[in-house]
Amino acid sequence: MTGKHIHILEVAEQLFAEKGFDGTSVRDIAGKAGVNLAMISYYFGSKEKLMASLIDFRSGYTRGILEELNKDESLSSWDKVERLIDLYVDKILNNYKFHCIMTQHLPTVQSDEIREMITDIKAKNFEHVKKIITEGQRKKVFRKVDMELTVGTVMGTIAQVTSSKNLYCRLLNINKDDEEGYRKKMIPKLKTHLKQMLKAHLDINNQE
Amino acid sequence: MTGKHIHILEVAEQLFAEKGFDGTSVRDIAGKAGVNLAMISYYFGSKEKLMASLIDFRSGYTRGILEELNKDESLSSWDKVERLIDLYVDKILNNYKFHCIMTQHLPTVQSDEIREMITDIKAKNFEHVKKIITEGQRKKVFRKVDMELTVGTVMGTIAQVTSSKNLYCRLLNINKDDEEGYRKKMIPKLKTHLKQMLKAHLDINNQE
DNA sequence: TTTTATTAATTAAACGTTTGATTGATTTAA
DNA sequence: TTAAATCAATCAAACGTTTAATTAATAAAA
Repeated sequence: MTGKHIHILEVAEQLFAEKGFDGTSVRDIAGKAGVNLAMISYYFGSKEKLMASLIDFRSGYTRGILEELNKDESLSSWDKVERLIDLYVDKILNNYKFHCIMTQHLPTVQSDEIREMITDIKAKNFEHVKKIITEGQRKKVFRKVDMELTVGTVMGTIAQVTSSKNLYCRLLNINKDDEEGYRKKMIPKLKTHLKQMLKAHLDINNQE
Repeated sequence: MTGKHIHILEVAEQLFAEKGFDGTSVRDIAGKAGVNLAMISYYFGSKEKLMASLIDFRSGYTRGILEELNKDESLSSWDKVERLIDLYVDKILNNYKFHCIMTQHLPTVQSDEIREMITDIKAKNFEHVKKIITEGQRKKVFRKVDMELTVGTVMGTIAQVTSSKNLYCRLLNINKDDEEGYRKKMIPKLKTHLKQMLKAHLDINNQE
């Protein structure tokens, strides 16, 4: 993977996020990336394989962070939850475009291979979060909760902020083209909200 | 709007949800609906206007439900939250396909008109929910929470269940093609989870 | 070191197919 | 009879991909 490969992937990422996979032509990508049309087939084989390369490229670089978090014996269950939230919010808001592709276009992707790739990544993430919550329950710090949907709530809340960006820009009086301003305002807001909510949701002292 | 119009919209809805707006051709729609290709232009003007018609068609029939809920003076704030959750979960899970289109394809829709349409609907929904929570706070029943993101959590959790259906089918051992089985299992699960979580999140007795 | 052979990278042009939309003829219903 | 509905046929444009030719880079031979 040379720098040129990566440059094409980054351009494709932006276009896919803005216009969708089917809404983006390989000519769009080639044009914006400043490379010849044929280079995309030459480099990646096809448009579909370019997408697979993009997923591979982006999902690779955060791999391992969750493993580390889970291994850390010095952290309390509450600490782990807080760090988890920080991690996810940062990760997703700072990879806004890629996350848009992952969530928005997943159900429309026709390729079984790509769909399985994405589901696998999500399933692996789920297992890590589940481990943290289960440990907290074993330690009698967390109460019994719906495991799948508690994870779904964390993911879904963050996803909502990216997928309904237009709405939140309007509600918070942010210029909808000011990506940086949106991130700056939304990241701490998201972290605070999720921590406050999970604190109430998971606390064993809050009875059913 | 005749029955034939509606039939085409329903077919288009399913295809848009499965393959995306750009991934669906008007020939796909005409073929599956059993009408002549030219009828789509004849009826709706264009593919884009068909999409606008679909949004108008689907978003119309739930309008007014939230207004009613807010007007009901006999309900406590907790009751209203519970009813709100029931309403949203039923509405979205039973209009799974349309909701997929609304959330997944919104950011990729090029037409400003359609984007504004969707954002307007969401903003209106937000105001209704905000009203319920604000009222509960005024009555000293709910604590202070992040208004925008609390609504975002409810919406996001439900959206997550529809957009990551593949993942949840795997986690819950449901055949991923069994739409009905998924709904049957997920609707009560979602309602219980959201109620439990919001109960903890909003309760004024759960201090920061 | 220079020349030659081989591979890799890049290009413009063209491929066949599909796209959204429209036409003008034909059928149906009022 | 007249207007609306439906049809097959057609359009130009855009699509993803491939081609054949050319340039740049590398390796082998002199």
